[in-house]
Amino acid sequence: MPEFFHDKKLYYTPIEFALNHIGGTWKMPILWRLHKNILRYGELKKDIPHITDKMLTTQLRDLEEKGLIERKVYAVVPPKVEYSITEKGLKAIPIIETIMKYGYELIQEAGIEFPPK
Amino acid sequence: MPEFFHDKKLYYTPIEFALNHIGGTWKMPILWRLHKNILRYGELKKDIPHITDKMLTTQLRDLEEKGLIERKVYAVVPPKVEYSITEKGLKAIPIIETIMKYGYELIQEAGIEFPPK
DNA sequence: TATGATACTTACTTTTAGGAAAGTATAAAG
DNA sequence: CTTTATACTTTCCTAAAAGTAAGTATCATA
Repeated sequence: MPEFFHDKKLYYTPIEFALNHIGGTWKMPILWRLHKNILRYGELKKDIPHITDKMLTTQLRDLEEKGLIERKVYAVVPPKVEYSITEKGLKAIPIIETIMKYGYELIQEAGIEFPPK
Repeated sequence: MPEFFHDKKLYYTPIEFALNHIGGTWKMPILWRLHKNILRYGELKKDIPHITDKMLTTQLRDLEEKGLIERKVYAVVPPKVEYSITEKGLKAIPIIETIMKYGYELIQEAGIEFPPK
């Protein structure tokens, strides 16, 4: 049986495992931005349309736990926290790019208007 | 605002649109098998561990509606139905391969035992 | 007359992802 | 002594995805 447990979850395929790391609505948009710049919480929030505080925080925590990003807290008031991508996170970037391009292709095929980049 | 409606659904990014086509637990496993062989319903079911009738049917219907696969019914009893991948579906294969490979990498990094291919 | 083979459908329940809205902590500035 | 700035946390709620279990149709064969 090609299946396995990890971190209290059962996976059937490597695909599932991959999507657990970079799937969902928000993880790729976050990683994509962090591979271009180190960003503060508030900057990420402004940059990613529609994301809520809850989603931003939970996804950042999740990505950190998986080792794809790093969180750096400055001991100042008001708080300052910077997020950056890790070596491990960088490995996801080509995959994200591939998926993004495929998405653009599908959008074009479907004849949908969409601002390029 | 880089967002768009399509087929009664709102998408924020091309990534979301792409994952609507090939995302979820079952679509990639199905497409992957069909790019290697034309398969009957029962063959797919045997070949994909854990998939239920409900999931197999709904995903096949969805993939057909999106134009990624084709359904061919033979007028015989008991029923015979063959599924094959389309030109459009073939365009997803390199993306699936990329994600699969990434999944394998993550599995290795995590030190998980997993049968290769 | 019952059984088997195939490809489903239907109804129901559980699980997971995502979203809305409000609240919290700290210290400086007005 | 109230407001501002920042990065959250918490509770509650909805919707979507997935799973369970049983049922259906047709005809040939035993």
